[in-house]
Amino acid sequence: MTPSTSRSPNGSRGDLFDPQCPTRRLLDRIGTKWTSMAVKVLAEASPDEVRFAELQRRMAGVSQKMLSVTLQGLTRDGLVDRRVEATVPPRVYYSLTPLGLTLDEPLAALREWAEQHMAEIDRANRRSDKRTSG
Amino acid sequence: MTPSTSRSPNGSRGDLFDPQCPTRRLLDRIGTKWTSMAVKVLAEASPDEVRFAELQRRMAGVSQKMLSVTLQGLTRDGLVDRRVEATVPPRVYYSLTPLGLTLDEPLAALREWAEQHMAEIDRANRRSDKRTSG
DNA sequence: CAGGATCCTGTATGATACTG
DNA sequence: CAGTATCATACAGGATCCTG
Repeated sequence: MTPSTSRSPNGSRGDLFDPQCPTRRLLDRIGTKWTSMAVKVLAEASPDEVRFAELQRRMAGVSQKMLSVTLQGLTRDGLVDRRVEATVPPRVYYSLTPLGLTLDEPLAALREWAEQHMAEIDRANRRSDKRTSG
Repeated sequence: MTPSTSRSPNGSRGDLFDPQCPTRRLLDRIGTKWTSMAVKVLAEASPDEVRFAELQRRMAGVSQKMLSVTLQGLTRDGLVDRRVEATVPPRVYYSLTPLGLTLDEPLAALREWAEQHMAEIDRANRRSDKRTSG
């Protein structure tokens, strides 16, 4: 990140062209591989339901490390709540905070767009492929 | 996300996380550094207005190479239209396709969320920092 | 069970130089 | 003007082993 070394000379409102702009930073977050999937899974679960291993099961393909890193990032951002039951062995429950729940709304819009239009994007890609290879 | 499809295009490698998931692929796209910014700039411009150099000016910090790569990706996906005027020197105009315009809607929702809630995320981060360093 | 520590790799990004 | 080609690099992501 941090494309430029100096601050934007104009405006400096939360503008997309400012390296510090909120949208840039939000996209950096949800653009990481597992973040949006975690948000979705947590949004669809009840707060007392999902522990670490269960989350890993529901997020097919995620490694232990990346699940940990993802959840730490979300927790740091105040989007996810981490609740530890001090038992042996320990149980750690993850859930969305109210803030995290509000993030799921625009993400859901994005998911919906993806499901509705990805086939069209695939067609466009195939057209481009034909042009290139043919 | 959409764990339904279990088809493997290559016939093997069953442990790959669903490569067909539309949301995953969409996020891979808009998660790249300059894509969403390009979409926003193009969404706010008129089709006959924006050429390569102008686009680079409006997207502060983008390199020639990455702007080219970004636009090629968007064009391949059918989200951006590339129109060449065969003059000397050439003029190349970029604009969103109708499909690209529809993508700007959920992206705008994301931008709005970012502007409304990024300050709260910053506060959450500072709280975590205090806990860690203190 | 729920992670932390380490090592390694692919790839997105960037700087620079060149071209039709 | 609108790109390509080449080289270099930082970092996200993953595999594996270790621990309270």
